Amino acid sequence: MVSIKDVARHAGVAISTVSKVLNNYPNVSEETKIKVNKAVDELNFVPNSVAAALSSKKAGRVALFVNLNVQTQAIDEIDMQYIQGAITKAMELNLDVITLFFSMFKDRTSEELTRYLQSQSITGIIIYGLSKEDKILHKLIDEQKFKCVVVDAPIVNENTSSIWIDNRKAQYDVAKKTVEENNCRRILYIQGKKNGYVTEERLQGMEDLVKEMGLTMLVRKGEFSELQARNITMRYGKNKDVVICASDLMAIGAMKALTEMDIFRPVCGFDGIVLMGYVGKQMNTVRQDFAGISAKAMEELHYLMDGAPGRNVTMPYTLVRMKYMDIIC
Amino acid sequence: MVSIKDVARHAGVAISTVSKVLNNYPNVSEETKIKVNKAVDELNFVPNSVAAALSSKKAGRVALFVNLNVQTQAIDEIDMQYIQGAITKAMELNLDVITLFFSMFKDRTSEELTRYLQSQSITGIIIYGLSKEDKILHKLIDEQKFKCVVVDAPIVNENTSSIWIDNRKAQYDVAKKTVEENNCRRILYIQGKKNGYVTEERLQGMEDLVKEMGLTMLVRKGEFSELQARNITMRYGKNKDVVICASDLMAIGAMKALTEMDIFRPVCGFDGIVLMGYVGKQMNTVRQDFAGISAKAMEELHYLMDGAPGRNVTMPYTLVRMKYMDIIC
DNA sequence: AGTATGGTGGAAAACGATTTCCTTTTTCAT
DNA sequence: ATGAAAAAGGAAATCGTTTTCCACCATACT
Repeated sequence: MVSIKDVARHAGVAISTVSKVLNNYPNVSEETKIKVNKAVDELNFVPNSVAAALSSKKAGRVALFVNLNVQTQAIDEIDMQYIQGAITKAMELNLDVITLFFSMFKDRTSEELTRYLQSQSITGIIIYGLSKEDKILHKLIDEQKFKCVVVDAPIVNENTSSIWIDNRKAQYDVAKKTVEENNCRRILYIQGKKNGYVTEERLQGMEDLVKEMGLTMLVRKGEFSELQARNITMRYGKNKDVVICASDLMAIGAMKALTEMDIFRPVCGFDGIVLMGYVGKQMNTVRQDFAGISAKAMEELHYLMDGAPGRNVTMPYTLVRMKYMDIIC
Repeated sequence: MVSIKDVARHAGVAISTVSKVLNNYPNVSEETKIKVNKAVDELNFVPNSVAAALSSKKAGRVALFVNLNVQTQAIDEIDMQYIQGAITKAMELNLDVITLFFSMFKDRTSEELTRYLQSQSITGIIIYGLSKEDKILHKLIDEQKFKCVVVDAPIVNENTSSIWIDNRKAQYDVAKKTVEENNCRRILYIQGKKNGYVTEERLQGMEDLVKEMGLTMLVRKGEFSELQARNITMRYGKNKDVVICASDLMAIGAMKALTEMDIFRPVCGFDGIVLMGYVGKQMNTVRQDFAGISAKAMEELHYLMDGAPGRNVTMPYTLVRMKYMDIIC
């Protein structure tokens, strides 16, 4: 393997000079830069990122914390898009990524987790789908030993940025559209996870709408579960005009219930997962660009690792009407 | 961060001795081992895997090559289960994993890919869903510069193991079951990707069955595409008794076509993806334990990295009848 | 006693970068 | 022409391991 040493020799300069050129440090003449770059090209030199990570705490390795299946039981593409978006962007930015799952650290303490991350020379992490109950990760964030970006939770400190869509407005928008299209007055709203950060935001959005339009609303907790949403709809759906759900999967559950009861009510979802195209009904939902959000998260992490302070980033969303796709039903 | 140096000092021995204890090398007395382990515990020492990877080519970093979406356009959970199975097992085995996507290296040469992997100190790779057309990865495998496990393709050499289910037998089994249940004689078989390794195996299985039972079979290429399967079924399905598909997603396409034509024919799939539970019909399919297969792949890679020669591993599968899950339709 | 033998433990050289100084050279104002 | 300041480049320490090789000591065998 060709190393920085070979490049230095080939270019007739010192190792440290090569390193300076590679990292765009000042105090290198234009002439030397050209010499070094020529040598780099001729030898097809690629810097060893492991060595870089070892010698410098800055050269970044980042860990992705994915909360597998919690929201939708592995039948959606959300996690995959998160991973893909993050990794692709990381490659652009020359960052090293390792992927971890919440479940791997279930019975570990936060100290153990910290040590593990340090033993991997990890200096930055991205957390997807953090629950309020997850003490370990909250502690990790609070201690600020790592640069951190939290996706879908509003946590910001000097070393932590957060990124999400405006859930409150998105829920308001999609619900308003559905209510107006169907002239509804009595809403059944099925919430997500009790301790999810997005749950509260979305509820706020609903309350905004109810207040503004003078509607009535019954709120029930569906825990992002298809089955629970079905049961709730069975029980309360009949004398409501519309069922609004905080996730597509729960919307599917609601649809099932309505079909079983043989009544029609408009249903409204949230997320825009591909599965929706397969259940054979139309509904309004909020489409999030998960890969894009994740790529942006990686970018934000990069800023943090460069010394920028934590901040809040809001990403755009779009309202869509999932199409009936000629699926068998 | 506490390093091996601290442990050595604390235990009153040399650094090299600590390393020997940690790696279970011989020529260390029981007494010393105990001293060292005590120090390790007391200091909560966790070895830095980055440093280990730098100094030893043996200490393993492995890369996962995931062929995103090719087969089923991101609506199934297969890739996610692959990743999860591999990473979880890697953690057990103390291996470092980075995840990569085929698409990231689309316009790169195999030399560039090799250099990239070496620059990451990667010594082992797992490849999922290799196509016969992928020259770059085939070259990578042939050159044997890395230890490699290929999932779903029968490639074995001194440094390469392969792992898959017995696709020939699985296709035979599931087709036979379907044919017997419905008393069919004329089969429409929709194949997968032209250049997929599993495609040939599964076709063999079908030919075995046709020969054994004296059936007739029309074979068409569906490229694992739902739409193509639909079109093929529209065109040829009418005067056949059954539509057998090399993937669940194509089976869904076939079902759509049959519904559109308003005729009934049994359909049979392959993979057992969760989505099948949402389309509202029953059918036979072959369930693969993707996470388990991937974990096994990681294990095999570990053997290879320990110096074992490449070999072929066959994993079990099960026939299932995907249930109608009270889904709206 | 003198010499193999073999089990133990340590010193030091890698691995491939980054980074801190320090020396040399250049520039420029006086 | 002179001296000070700034720019350029290099030597060497460092990061935390692994691994090779060497030194030591005890035992055993002539």
